[in-house]
Amino acid sequence: MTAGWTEDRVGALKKLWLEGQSASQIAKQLGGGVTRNAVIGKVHRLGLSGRATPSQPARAATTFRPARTRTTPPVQPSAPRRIEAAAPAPRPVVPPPPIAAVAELPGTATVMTLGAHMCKWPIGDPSSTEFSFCGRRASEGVYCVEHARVAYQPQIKRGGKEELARSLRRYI
DNA sequence: CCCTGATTCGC
DNA sequence: GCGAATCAGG
Repeated sequence: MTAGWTEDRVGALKKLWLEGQSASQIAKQLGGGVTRNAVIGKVHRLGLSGRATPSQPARAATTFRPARTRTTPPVQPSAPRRIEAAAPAPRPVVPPPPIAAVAELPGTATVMTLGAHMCKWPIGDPSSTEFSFCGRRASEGVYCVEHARVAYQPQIKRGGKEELARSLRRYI
């Protein structure tokens, strides 16, 4: 039995993923012979990668991966399937804490209606029923222009917690 | 060795 | 589109 991704399952996947559940945990909860690889694969296909709520571990994409090369026969020298892979595309590692730090209007998207090209900036408590997403057109990465500015902060001036708190405070 | 997500690529 | 295999890291 191949577990097709029904809307129900996709919805559950989105919910759990954005709640901060790990891929393996989600796979276990979904059951039906779904592996964590399947979950991760689906997450990426949905454009949900780079979630805003990291789990317990801080292990995301810490460093750039040159990607794997299993048994790649030298097909053709000039066959770049992914141009982006060559460039160190700046990706948001961890956005500011969304919980209790969002003083914006409620998002227009819910976990069920959130599309692949909608801003995935979380608004509110993920465990709350009022939890929503910005939902505007995703411009830069998974966020809209406005939120991309926050997520893609080039760097935060070092100076300890005080500086960090001050930096984040500019957006709340 | 446990875990995490990311990516590629055959299907 | 799907996901196993693989990679890279904590």
